[in-house]
Amino acid sequence: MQTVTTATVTRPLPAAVVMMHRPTATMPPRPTGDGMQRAITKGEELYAEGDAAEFFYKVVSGTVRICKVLNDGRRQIEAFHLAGDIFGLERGSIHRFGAEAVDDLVVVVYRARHLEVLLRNNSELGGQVMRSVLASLDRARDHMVLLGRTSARERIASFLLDIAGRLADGDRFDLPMQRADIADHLGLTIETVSRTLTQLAREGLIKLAACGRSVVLNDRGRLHQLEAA
Amino acid sequence: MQTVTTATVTRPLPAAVVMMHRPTATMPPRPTGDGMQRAITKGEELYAEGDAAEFFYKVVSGTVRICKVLNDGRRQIEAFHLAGDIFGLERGSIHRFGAEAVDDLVVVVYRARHLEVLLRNNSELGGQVMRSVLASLDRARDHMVLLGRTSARERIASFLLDIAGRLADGDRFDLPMQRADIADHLGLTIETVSRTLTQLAREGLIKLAACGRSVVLNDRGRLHQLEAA
DNA sequence: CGGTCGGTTGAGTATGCTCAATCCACGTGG
DNA sequence: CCACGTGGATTGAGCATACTCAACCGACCG
Repeated sequence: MQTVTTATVTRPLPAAVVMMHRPTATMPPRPTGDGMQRAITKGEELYAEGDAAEFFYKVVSGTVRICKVLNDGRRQIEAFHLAGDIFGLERGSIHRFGAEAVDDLVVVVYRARHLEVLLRNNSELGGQVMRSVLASLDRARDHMVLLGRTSARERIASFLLDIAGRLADGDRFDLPMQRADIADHLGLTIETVSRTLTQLAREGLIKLAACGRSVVLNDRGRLHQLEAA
Repeated sequence: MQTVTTATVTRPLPAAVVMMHRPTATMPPRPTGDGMQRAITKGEELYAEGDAAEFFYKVVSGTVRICKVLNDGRRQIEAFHLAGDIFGLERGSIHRFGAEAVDDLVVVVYRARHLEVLLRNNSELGGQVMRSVLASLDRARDHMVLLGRTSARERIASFLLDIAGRLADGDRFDLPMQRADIADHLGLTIETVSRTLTQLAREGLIKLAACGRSVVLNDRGRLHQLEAA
């Protein structure tokens, strides 16, 4: 695999590429030759906005944030991707958003130009990709409603339920990302995120532990009510 | 074509269906049998949130708004679709957002279950669909940045440039939708939309005519500067 | 032990919202 | 032809939600 560099000189170097002769067990036999695993350490950039979109990815473990930074530093995190999610597929030849590792991360890498072949072959991966694109679109639409029309409380409640649904076993889970990431995902400031979480904890809807990453949902019912529908 | 009703009894009846033995000239010969044109009058619902997603559509002329209404009446317009745009394709079997005619509208109707066939056949329409889904995703992502991280001025400037790019011939165009639609698309109130437009007009960036629908972009440069990037 | 990073909390403020009045274009009926 | 009603747009005044700026806290690490 050749280097993917295109954009600035200053951004972190691509993380080490780990060759594996077979992707994870969750992946059926692939018709094409690509599918290497790659490990990225917390905070590293997988690709930057503007990079050539040579590859797309599937999360094996860890968390990715997809983001755009405006000229004056404002940032919007379009989505977080967790184990099993596919991301990085683009319409054009460059990435319109950047992808960064929220925590330590392992992904499978696929060559983007094989996409059309995959679709035509009616391969399992091809179907997976089409479904995942439509899933991304669904998520994006719901998130637009959240960003355009809901209060801070509603956003936080919605976010907690979303993350819980994706990685909680029962009612407990650890947030993989820090407050700034949550804020930039929900269109809020870190202060508002912090205050709102504290507020929900005071009211007994959730429980927050020491460092603020561990969350217990005490009252899914009321949280769900808070969520606008 | 059989009726598409699934949801409420109260919503407007499906508009008249006009059979044509051939879609518009912009469409290459289709491998499948569907592709009827349908005319919808201003304000009518093409499908509601929750309706079975039997069909997807392509705009021939007019404007569509894709929207979700929350239980308490708050509304978010996910997108406007203009001539040439494809919309209404869903991941699941129901529409997660409703579609309504902003003005008088003509669309071509395609049967959704043919989609997989289209993709496998490597037909032109299949490619068009995949590209249009990815285009919708790009739009959705950009719109999330707008909703999450920009000011009212930036939103309005961005919106005007977007619409102009899609239907202006030169620097003049007529907004197909009313203030309430713009507000619900940009996550603002009608009052803020109105004030901001008036403000931009006062500053000479744009010119607004009589009923407020006709817009002239006097200074694309400064508008583009206003747009966050 | 000091520094840094992430998180929380407080005080004051600003942007955009709410509520309300007014305006204007247009269609309808007397 | 004009009075009237209606729907959409504009404008004003006051307010609320979330932001800004700032201090502080606690954990972790060198």
